[in-house]
Amino acid sequence: MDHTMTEKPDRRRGKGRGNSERSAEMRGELIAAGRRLFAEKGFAETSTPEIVAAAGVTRGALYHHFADKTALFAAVFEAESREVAREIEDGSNDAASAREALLSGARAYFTAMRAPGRCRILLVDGPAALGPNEAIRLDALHAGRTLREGLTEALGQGALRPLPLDALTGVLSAAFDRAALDIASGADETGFLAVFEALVDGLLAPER
Amino acid sequence: MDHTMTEKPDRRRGKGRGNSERSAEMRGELIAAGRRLFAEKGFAETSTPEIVAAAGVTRGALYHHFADKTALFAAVFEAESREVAREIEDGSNDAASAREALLSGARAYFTAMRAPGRCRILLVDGPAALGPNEAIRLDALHAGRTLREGLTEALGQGALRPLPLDALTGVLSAAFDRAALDIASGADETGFLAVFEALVDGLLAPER
DNA sequence: ATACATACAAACAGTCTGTATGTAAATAGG
DNA sequence: CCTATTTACATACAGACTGTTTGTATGTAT
Repeated sequence: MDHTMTEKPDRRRGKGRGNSERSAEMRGELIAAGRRLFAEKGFAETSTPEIVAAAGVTRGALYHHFADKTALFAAVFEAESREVAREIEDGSNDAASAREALLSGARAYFTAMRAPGRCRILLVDGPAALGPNEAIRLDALHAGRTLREGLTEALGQGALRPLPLDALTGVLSAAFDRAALDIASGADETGFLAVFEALVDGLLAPER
Repeated sequence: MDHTMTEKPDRRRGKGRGNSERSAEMRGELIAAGRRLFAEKGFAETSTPEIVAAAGVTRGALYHHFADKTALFAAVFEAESREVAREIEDGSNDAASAREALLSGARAYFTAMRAPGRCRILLVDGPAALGPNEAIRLDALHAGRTLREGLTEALGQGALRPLPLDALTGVLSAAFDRAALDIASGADETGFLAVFEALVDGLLAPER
């Protein structure tokens, strides 16, 4: 047992921890503070003084760990995308047919995207602040990956009509994004699910 | 005939024109300068000093005609959306079936969205700078209107499976937007058209 | 124990946005 | 017409923000 005064273990700034541990912790706190503010007020409307104040440090810390405000946002974006991927993989039971996989994945995605501010970060500010290509690239590493993998498999099995993977992934992803945006703003989810059922039916390989 | 020295009619600043005419001209020049710069460098990266320099005036003129930089951008956005609507209505021959109408409208849309910077203004910076709801609202007055009208009519005729109009419009619109973005960046248009053919087929009312 | 690297704070320089004020031209009223 | 008011725009200003630089304390390696 170790009575050496380690309540709130090592919250004391800069003492008793290795540097790498300390760095990781600070990065995490900056990302967390950034995420909270970006989600509430958006990227452009959030200033770096606000962020560092929320994290209890100065701008020195921010610019030590990130090249600029956009780089911090990119880290927030990627963390958020990763979290969405996690929630989808947790929440979507693996379904029998490609049709069911797509629709259950959609439901899980809509649920995940209800987290406050998530749509704003991933779908609105992300493309503008990082550029649409970079936003798509980062998303493809995490949340977008699940859709692409599902489509690749379905195409490989011949469950879907033979269509170019990139175009198909992009179009469906955008459609899901728009639905998520509306649903998170209070629109009726069932209407969108009905539309997706019809759309997915159009993609299924004709029975032979 | 009227020889009264009217070469380059009344380009002289503030002389020989009524005030309302002069205002409209200046508004138009500011919008044109803004459009060029927003298209090239994006909204956030374009400063008001740059804009007014390009228009050959000072920031006084800008802030006389527009509440703030965002209001100028909104005017640019709406003008651009109106232009897209015009090009679509010019370019898409009215087709026989709902299916053909949707697909020919899509082609016309992709062509219109190839104009340099148009995607950035309408699809990337617009939602971020104006908020997604306002961007959708402004777009629905012009470019988005054509799609909605087409879908309304097709649904009324029973050409499409009965689906909620709002969800259907939103999802298809987002899908077209994403395709336009990729196509304008050099992606293959035919692949996207193949995907949309399949999707639209899924929406058609089953033959009876 | 000394030398160097890392983590962060504090101060600085430049730019940008929006506002307030000033001025000339245009319209309105008698 | 001649004057008063409004409109259109320029100029000057205040505050805020971003990214950089410099300084300092702590950690780490030799």
